Amino acid sequence: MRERRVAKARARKQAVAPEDLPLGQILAGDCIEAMRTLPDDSVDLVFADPPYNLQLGGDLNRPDGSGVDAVNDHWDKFDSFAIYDDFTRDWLTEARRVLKPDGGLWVIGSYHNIFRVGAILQDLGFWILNDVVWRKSNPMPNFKGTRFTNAHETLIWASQGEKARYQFNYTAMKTLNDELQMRSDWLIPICGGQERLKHDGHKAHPTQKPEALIYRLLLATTEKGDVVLDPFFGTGTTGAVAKRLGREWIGCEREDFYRGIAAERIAKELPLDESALATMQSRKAAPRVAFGTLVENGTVPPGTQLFDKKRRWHATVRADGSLVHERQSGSIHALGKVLQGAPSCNGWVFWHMERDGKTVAIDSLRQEYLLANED
Amino acid sequence: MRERRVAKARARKQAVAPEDLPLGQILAGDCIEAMRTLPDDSVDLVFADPPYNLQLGGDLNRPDGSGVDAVNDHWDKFDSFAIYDDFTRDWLTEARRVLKPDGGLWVIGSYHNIFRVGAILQDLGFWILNDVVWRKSNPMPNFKGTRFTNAHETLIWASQGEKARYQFNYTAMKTLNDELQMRSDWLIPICGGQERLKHDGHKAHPTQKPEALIYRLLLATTEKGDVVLDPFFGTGTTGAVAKRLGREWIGCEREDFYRGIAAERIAKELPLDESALATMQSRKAAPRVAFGTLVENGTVPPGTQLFDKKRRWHATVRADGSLVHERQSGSIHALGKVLQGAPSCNGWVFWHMERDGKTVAIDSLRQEYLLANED
DNA sequence: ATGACCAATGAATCTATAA
DNA sequence: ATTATAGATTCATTGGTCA
Repeated sequence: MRERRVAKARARKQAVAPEDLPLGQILAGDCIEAMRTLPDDSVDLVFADPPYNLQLGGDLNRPDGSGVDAVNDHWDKFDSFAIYDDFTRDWLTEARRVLKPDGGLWVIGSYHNIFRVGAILQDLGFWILNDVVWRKSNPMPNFKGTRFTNAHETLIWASQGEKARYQFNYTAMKTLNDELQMRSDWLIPICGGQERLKHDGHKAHPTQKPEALIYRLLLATTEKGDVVLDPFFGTGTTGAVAKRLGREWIGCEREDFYRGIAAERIAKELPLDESALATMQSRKAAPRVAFGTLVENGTVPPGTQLFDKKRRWHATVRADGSLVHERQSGSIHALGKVLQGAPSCNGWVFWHMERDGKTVAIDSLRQEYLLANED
Repeated sequence: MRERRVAKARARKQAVAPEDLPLGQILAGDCIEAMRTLPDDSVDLVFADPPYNLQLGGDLNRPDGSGVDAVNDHWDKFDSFAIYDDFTRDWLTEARRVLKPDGGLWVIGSYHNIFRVGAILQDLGFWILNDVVWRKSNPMPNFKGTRFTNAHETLIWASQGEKARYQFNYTAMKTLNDELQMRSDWLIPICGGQERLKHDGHKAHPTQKPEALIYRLLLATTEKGDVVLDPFFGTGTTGAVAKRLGREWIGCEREDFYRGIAAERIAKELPLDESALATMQSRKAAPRVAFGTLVENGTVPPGTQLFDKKRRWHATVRADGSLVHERQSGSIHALGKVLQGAPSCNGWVFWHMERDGKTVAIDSLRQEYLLANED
């Protein structure tokens, strides 16, 4: 169940007890104020879809707390950038405090705001892991023919810092992408059809994100039971998908209207059952089997000759699970490394043996052992 | 041939006489100093490929043990974000001065630097017209399985200001893209093969850009005879493509070695006649759909039962698009292969599901998805 | 000639754990 | 914090060799 580049245990132990968190709740009011009610180091992931209209007016406040009236355009764009930057720094700072040391952050935006968000989160110490491009399969055309069709949005995925650990479910992503590494460009349709929430025949929210987008990033960077915080909850897509995937969630949303819609939507959502939630596990996460175990139980008896695929090197298995080749000896990894003069070697895939007239990698013997000794 | 959203006449009259510009020359020294020698309002387009400030750690080895030849040049080293920001502000300021009022600016970067560049150019008054994603058809994989494959870079296209006019050859782009509006995501291979400049058997420059990329942006945002300035000239891709397309060019490059290579390269380049312009057509995205896409978007929800045509085997779909059958799990292809004991299996045609009381192959669901989401 | 096979390589912030 | 050891990890393309 572990694919964290992380011993999660320590962070988990320190973690806030679930009963001290408003799980499954949509906090009312300004997201910065709302986040202030949450304890330090308490959520595993933040997903944020902040407003990016730079003339937001009521959505923004000056550093001194006074409101900004953008309808009066005596604000030139430099002022509005500065105000947007302050706003961004404020909510990112609060998100950083609430996030566990090995938690992850996702932010989505367009060219209007994403460069500002990216630079500020770097300044705050977040460490960018990837920028991910959401390629829209059905974007709105550029009606006037004045620019390229704006056919994508950008997501930034970051950890708490350069040395911070983070969750990345590599194998699940690779499986989701037909056995190829998941790339940083994702082709996903915009939210429409049945999925698009309507109110009085009109779209309920102007920027509702597709569930498939949230699905992928939650599957990639959280595990079951993790707590996901969305400071700009809107119609609650994050909550709906989190619930479906067996993740806990907390939302912040200032508009009563959206809170109502989101709560209703999430109530209808059903969690997937256990068996569907399981995902492909990386070998990193498999229980460790020492080579010595296979020697002990007779799968690879002492004295067995091992060799690499091209039979350029060979070695003999000793009773303690070490290998010997002429005067050199060591673990399956160490000897493989020394013989090849390589910087490192995974002995499990390097070494092979004869069995029933066939050449088998010792790694496949380990797989058999694991299957036969599950649980 | 006018498609400028612009009356270009005024700017053109004020323009510096060509004989006062070092057209077709590579200026030596630091690009900021070099640009200072150019008059105000004198070039039509700036294309810049500045250092990315990669901040790489130690060595990286591939799974086969071979090393990755990383960018480790002195020109990519900056002590802090603040110093990188100062450098960026300085060269952008100088570029802004040299650029005509209705000129265009392109900058390319990766997540390491592009957010800083984007925010600073907004601060300086540039107006972003699009961000464009260069999707690499053949990126380097993420060897350690720690992140998403970093499969794209980002370009920013900007005008001198919100009200500034700019050149955009809408029809040329539409033609290049099979009569569909050119989108903001461009699929182009990385620079390799014959195009990649070599020196003593090694790549001459660590970050040579593909000509197709420069070709497209010059074709989109300049017209014949325009002056293109590249402050980070490197191996002179911008000069070579500009010459081919009948545009004038000026380069800045501090390394003697690169200046030599670039000059030699451009000398060999021949201007294209009009009729040949259609040669480097865009490559359309391959219509590849992963099974996981159908799981994400709800076509095949997690928990769905799949079975082969004769219903000899069955399996359950999990959240990451893997299948599980008793103790065995894997992708649609891998599990089909294991269950049948076959050397290979095309899971798309092997697996079926019930829909509306009918049995359908999952391949037909893929076809439907492709039809509904054509690019 | 053709195909099979192998080697090389590209802007990369590229491991986890225990002692 | 540092060090040593176990062990996990790649895609598309080009170009060369050999049957």
